[in-house]
Amino acid sequence: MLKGHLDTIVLAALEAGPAHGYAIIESIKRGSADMFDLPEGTVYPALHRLEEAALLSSSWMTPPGGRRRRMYSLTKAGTAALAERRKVWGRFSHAVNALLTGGRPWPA
Amino acid sequence: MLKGHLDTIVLAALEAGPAHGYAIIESIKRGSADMFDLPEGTVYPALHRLEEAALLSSSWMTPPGGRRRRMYSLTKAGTAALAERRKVWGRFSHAVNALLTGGRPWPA
DNA sequence: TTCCGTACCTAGTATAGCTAGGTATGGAAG
DNA sequence: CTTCCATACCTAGCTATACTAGGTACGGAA
Repeated sequence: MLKGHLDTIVLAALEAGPAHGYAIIESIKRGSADMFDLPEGTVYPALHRLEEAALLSSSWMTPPGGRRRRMYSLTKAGTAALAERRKVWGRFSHAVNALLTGGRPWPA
Repeated sequence: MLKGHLDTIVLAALEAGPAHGYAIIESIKRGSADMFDLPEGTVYPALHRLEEAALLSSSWMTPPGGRRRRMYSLTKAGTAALAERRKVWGRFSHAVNALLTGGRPWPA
């Protein structure tokens, strides 16, 4: 399980500019040093969810001599949501780190 | 949603020594600066799951002039699992951080 | 005696993410 | 030329997690 932060990651992947689903999967894989090799069955529904929530918008493109792709871009609300989710992630990871390191000096 | 890291957190809470469910909840709340105020309906089933998986063992105790409590402690397997999960968390959070900071200089 | 804090429990629900399937095209390999 | 792989999209259905919303019960204070 990718632990509820999938949406955050997908939004972040689109921050640099519009992309289509397949490319997003690869970009996440690369950007995480292969830690997150997300199945399509995870990412496509997430994209649909995010579009439904108006955080993304999409349009079909057909590059010359290529297959049709659905290009996604962040909406204004999506950009705002990303900023918010980044903060949430910061607080979340900080809290987990605190709990995992107890009060103790420093774990291996 | 506490995002799949609940078990890790609960195991970590027991690292310092045995405790009962209610105390675990409070310890997690304190240790996370109130970020994780977990409902009992989340924690008790998790404790049962972890005991079922033999990562915890429990026994009923009745402190003098007090109510009965179920005390949980880490088993050997539980200690090992915690070490493993700590590593997983490290890799996971590192990867998410990488994705959220893109390649860009540094986010606010 | 009533209520709050401690202390435990579970049935049912929502949903996230995965599995496992499906469709289709372009290009390379044979 | 046909077969296969990589690209590119999709969905139904499963499972597990975490939550909601209830319930029980005791000790002590008001």
